[in-house]
Amino acid sequence: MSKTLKEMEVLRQHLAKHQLKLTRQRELILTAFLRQEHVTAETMYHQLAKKDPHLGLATIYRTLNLFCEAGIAQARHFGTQTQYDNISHKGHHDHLICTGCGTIVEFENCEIERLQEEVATKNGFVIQTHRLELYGLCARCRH
Amino acid sequence: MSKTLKEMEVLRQHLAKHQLKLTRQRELILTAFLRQEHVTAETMYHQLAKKDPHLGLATIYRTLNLFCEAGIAQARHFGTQTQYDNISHKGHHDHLICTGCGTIVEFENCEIERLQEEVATKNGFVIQTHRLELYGLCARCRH
DNA sequence: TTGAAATTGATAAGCTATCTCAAGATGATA
DNA sequence: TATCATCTTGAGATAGCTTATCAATTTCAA
Repeated sequence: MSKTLKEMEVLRQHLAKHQLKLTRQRELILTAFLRQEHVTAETMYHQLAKKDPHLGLATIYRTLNLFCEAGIAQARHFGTQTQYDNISHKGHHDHLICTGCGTIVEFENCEIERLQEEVATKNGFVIQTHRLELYGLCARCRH
Repeated sequence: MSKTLKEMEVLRQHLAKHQLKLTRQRELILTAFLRQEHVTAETMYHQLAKKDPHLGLATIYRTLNLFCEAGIAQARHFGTQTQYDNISHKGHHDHLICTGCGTIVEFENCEIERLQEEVATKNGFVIQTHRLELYGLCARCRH
C-alpha cells in the first residue's frame, strides 16, 4: 500500500465518522499536500491552479483545516502566515529554522518530549500538543 | 535602581545607538508594559486610553516592535494575535498554555535548553533564539 | 533658541483567514 | 441507477490584525 493510499484511507475514515464527503477537490489537495513537507494555503493555491483553475482559496483553507482535524496535518503559525505540515506518516516533529535562508530541518527528540511532560505534570497540566521551534543559523549561512 | 529604571536605561541606550528619540509615549508605554507579563497591542491600547486618550494604536505597535529590537520584549504569535512578552528582567522563558481558559504559565528548564543545543549542533545550527509552547488543559479546566 | 530629523495620531491600506450563499456534487437509500 | 437530503464548492464579501502614509508636532544636538 503506497503512502498516499494510506493517508487517503485515514481521510476516508475521518469523513465517514463525521458524515462528510469525499470530493474531487479533497483528493486533489491531499495528493499534492503529501508531496511536500511545509506549505501555506496560498502556495497550494498557486500550485493547484494549473491542475484546476477554478479551485478556490477558501476550499484550500477549509481542506487543510480538515486535514488537521483528521490528524494528517498540523497548523503552525510562522510569522504572519500559517504553515501546514504533514504529520501522518511520522510522529510529531519539531523544527530547526534558519533565520538566514529559511531552511527548515525537522527533528524529534524523545528526551525533550519526556521533560515537557514532566514540566506539564508539575504544573497540573495535561499536554494535548506542543510546538518547539529553534531559530538560528545553519552551517552554510554562518560563512 | 528599580527594575523600571533599569529597563528605561536599556531603552535609552538602544535609542542613542540608533539615533532615535525618547518620547513621552515611549516612556508611558514602557512603564505600563513592564507591569505585566503578556500583552497584546490592543490590550495596551485600551489600558492606556485612560492616561492618554489620544495615544494611537499604531504608536503602540511601533513601540512594542521597538522594544523587541531593543531586547526588552519578545513577540509571540498566538492564534491570530501577537503577544508581547517582557524578557528583559529574566532569561528566556517558555509557556504552558491552557487551551480551555487561555491561562499562560511560564517555566524554564535548563535540561530542555541543553538538549536543544545538542540537537542544533548535531544539525550544524547555532541557535539564536527559540520558542517552546506546550498546549493542554490546566487542572481546573479538566473538571 | 534653532532647525534638521524623528515621531505621532488618524486613517487608509494590506494581508491572511473565514464567512456567506446560490449552485453543484455526493452517497445512502430504495 | 434514480432520487434527494445533505454536504461542498467557488467567488466574492467580510473580519481581524498589523503596517504604511503623511501632515503636524516633538525631540535634541549644536
